[in-house]
Amino acid sequence: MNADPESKLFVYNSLSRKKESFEPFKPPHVGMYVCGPTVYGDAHLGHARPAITFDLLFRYLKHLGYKVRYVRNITDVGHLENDADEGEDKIAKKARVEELEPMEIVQYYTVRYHHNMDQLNVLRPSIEPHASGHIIEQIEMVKSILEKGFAYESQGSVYFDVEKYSKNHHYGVLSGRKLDELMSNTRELAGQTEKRNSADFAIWKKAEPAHIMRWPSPWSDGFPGWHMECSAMGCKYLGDQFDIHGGGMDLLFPHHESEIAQSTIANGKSPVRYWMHNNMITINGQKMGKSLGNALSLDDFFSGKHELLAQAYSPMTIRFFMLQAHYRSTLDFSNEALQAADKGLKRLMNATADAMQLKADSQAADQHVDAIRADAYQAMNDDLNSPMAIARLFDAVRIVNSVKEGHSNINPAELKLLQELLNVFVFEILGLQSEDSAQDDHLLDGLMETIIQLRQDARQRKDYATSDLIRDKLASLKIVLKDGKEGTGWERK
RNA sequence: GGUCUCGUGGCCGAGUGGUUAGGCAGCGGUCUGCAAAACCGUGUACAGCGGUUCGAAUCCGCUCGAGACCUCCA
Repeated sequence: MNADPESKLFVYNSLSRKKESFEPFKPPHVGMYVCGPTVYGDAHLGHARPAITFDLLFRYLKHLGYKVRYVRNITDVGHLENDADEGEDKIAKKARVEELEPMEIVQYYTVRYHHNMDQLNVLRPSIEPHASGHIIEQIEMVKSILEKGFAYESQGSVYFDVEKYSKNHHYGVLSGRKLDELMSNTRELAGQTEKRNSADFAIWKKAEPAHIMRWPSPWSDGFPGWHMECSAMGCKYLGDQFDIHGGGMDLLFPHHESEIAQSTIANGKSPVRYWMHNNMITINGQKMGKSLGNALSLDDFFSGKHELLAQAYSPMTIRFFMLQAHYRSTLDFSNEALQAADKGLKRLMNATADAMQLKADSQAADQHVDAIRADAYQAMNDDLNSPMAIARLFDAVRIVNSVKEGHSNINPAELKLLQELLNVFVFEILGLQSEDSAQDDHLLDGLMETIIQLRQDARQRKDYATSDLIRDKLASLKIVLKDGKEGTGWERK
């Protein structure tokens, strides 16, 4: 199935603050880099949003026929921690507390992150580089910036000279900031004295004695500045200039702004053509934060074991819920909203399965499936408007159900188009998958078949006491019987 | 305080100058022994105040409210 040739992909570029026609540097190849997790704790909702947003983009680009190299980093080297008494490597701190090797922590949470992403049906990136595995590249980049005169060493650390950079470049292109405002608005923080200017940022940081994770460098035993890893690894795997760089809006400044500055000096050109940023998530209208007690992990949602949650929400419910909002809008989580998404998802998935069973009628009138299809593609091409595309899929759902119920007919060509539309969008582009817990359990299937048959017999004898007893007992095991025209089905609640 | 974003019907959430978003809930109906499930039908909303316009949820201004960022946290 090919996309509507009439419409073309447009994406919102944070750099221009406009939707732009997507034109890769070297079609059909697309290079895409997305800021990945810091693996010092379990993945929470905030990790799911960019993962799902850029998974959608990855899937859609591939669907359009592009050959995509998708790089998403694992951040596992040291930076200072905000709420620590004195600066201390996040991973090192946790390691001391738990008496584990830092890389053991990294490994542990990386595996758990992967598991959560698999649950959400987020495709693995093409390359998933670790910052700790690219210390040499980062040091080389620091050297290059020093040689070009845009950084200076101070007490074993190396800082990027923002003021000098600003003479010929615009530090603030991405975030819309002005240097003089940055100078005057910066808070007073410890350690500022090493810097010539408060707007300067570290590209190499000398490690305090307490730091476990440290590497030798020409300047000190230490670790690279936060922004270095993305610049170095993006360049290594995607080149001096690549097509798309993604991440959360919270990373716009200073992280991505600084990446642009570093890479521009080191490589002589602005690194990225399209900067794309997903918006943030709120819970019950409130921002997510550890101090607010609402930083729910993905496992919390999947298990339902958190006081804010009325029930468990499956990975696909979370995924579908996120796709029902545009990626550049804030998204508010609440039990009510998630339950609504859960039901809507079931309706979509059921209809997608039912569509395969429909029978065509060559006499049937036009159902305008091609218009629905074109609108769905147009929505995706308009900066990945998945909520609009999903709305159109529900139009298709209405047709499926109406044919299924015998209220209308569909001709063979349209039925084929309808089946393709639902299959391609639901599974391939949106990345939804069936979560029917009954699948692949032959013993349970057999048992249920027997029980349902016994109840059916009782109902035919009008022995409703027995049939209702069976229904109630199963309900207490969280198994719901669904009586339909063509027999009784069941599902786990 | 500075920069920026947002405020849509009971809930979530698209739309961004003139035509139905969609989902969930509610209501009505079909089906059912009853119920559940499923399915069908159904709502004309756009923070407030002013302005521009033949016409504004959509543009402009102000007010109120919410959020993001403002560097050595990633």
